[in-house]
Amino acid sequence: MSVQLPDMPEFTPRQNAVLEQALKLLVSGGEKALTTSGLARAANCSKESLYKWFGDRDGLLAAMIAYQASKVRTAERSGGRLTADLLREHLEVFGRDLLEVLSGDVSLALNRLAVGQASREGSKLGTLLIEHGRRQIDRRAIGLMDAGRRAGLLRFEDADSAYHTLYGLIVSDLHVRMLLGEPGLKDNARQAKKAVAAFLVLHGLDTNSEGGN
Amino acid sequence: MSVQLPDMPEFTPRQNAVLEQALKLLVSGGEKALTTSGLARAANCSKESLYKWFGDRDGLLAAMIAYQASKVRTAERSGGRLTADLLREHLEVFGRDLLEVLSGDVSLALNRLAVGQASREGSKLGTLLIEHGRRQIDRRAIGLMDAGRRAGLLRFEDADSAYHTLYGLIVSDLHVRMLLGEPGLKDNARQAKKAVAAFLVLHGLDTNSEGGN
DNA sequence: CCGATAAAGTACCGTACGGTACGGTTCCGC
DNA sequence: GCGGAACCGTACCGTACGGTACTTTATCGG
Repeated sequence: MSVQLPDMPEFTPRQNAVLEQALKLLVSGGEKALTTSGLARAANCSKESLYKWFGDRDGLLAAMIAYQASKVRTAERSGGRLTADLLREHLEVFGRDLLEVLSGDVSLALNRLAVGQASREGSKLGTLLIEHGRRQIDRRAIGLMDAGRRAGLLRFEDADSAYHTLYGLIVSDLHVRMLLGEPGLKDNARQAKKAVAAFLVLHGLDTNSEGGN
Repeated sequence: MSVQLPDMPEFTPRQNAVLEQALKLLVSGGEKALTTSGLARAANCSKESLYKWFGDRDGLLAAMIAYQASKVRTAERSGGRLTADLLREHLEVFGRDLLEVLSGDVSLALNRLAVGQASREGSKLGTLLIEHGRRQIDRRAIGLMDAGRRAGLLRFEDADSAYHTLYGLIVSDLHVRMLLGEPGLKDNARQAKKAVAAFLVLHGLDTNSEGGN
């Protein structure tokens, strides 16, 4: 037996192209539009190949999540000295990136898919999404937290708890509203700025340059 | 044409019983378990009646949301003088109630249903859920905000914005995680306490009795 | 040049669902 | 007692999907 090695890109280029088309179908019309026949037709492949590659429909869905996660790479910026303004800037960039990711149509489609599957027992899709899709951005935020504390710019007891506070301030109920189909999206930059300002009031050490809009 | 009057309970008792059974099916097995045949069998009614009462399947889903919303009644506590400790207490109760509602199995099932339907055009289910399900609790929170400001205990420019901050602090990503099927739920009371403490740091006027765990 | 492997395309099968139609039963107004 | 309305139970229909089998085509090692 051969386990998936990290250098083995999990799928062949052909399979990646099929998964890309699957994501396109999912984004365009939701889960109902993602049928095996439709995907085979759209991707110019045979249903038999789909079942040979991914096992069954659930395997295809899991492969789509893994494929999408493999595409996302966070910048993981981590330069030298960290000043208060630099930390604020990094936090705001993080907030904008987070909102951008969450409001992306592929992300929304995959989250809707996983939420829809969450009722069935043994879904694993939700866990997969949380693990693959969030770990990257979570690690980036936790890194930012720790760097801020090490530089004497942030104070908190638990980095994870502080991160959840930041997350809540940034996202609030926007994610669920978007998942429910609400189109009107507030300005990401403005929302991130506000959230970071509040976060720094809670967990920052200096109070200068406060009250930005 | 006859509009729905508030005293007209929207549905007959028999229909309410059927909707109750429909919610039960939805909670137990997700959307896939909610078939017209299955509901007719479980509720001892005929499919023909279902279609006569609710039009089609979407009408049934909308009726389920309306029915569930009609059951939820927030206490809308609003006594006399408001002190700092009383405001904090009310806010914490609100936070606990909010988390309790969001983590309820019926709420989760309906939200999953609406999210799953959100991809299809003309869903209206998501809007319905937000309107019917959230308006009550939102109004209660906004009322609390305004009362706090009128009593000189809170400061903010926009009550809606302040409420969203409170919401984010309380809920963070818990709602989405639960929608995705994550079972482990933190302690509601502890989470509410923490969130309210942070909220009062941001928008409260006095800083005494701070730092409770 | 040849055998083999992979994959496309198509046809097929079983099932299950949404929606409709029909016969039988209960209940209510008259 | 009677006619009709509401409703239950069941059978039925068309469709569409997940999954499988088969035929044909292409690619590639020897």
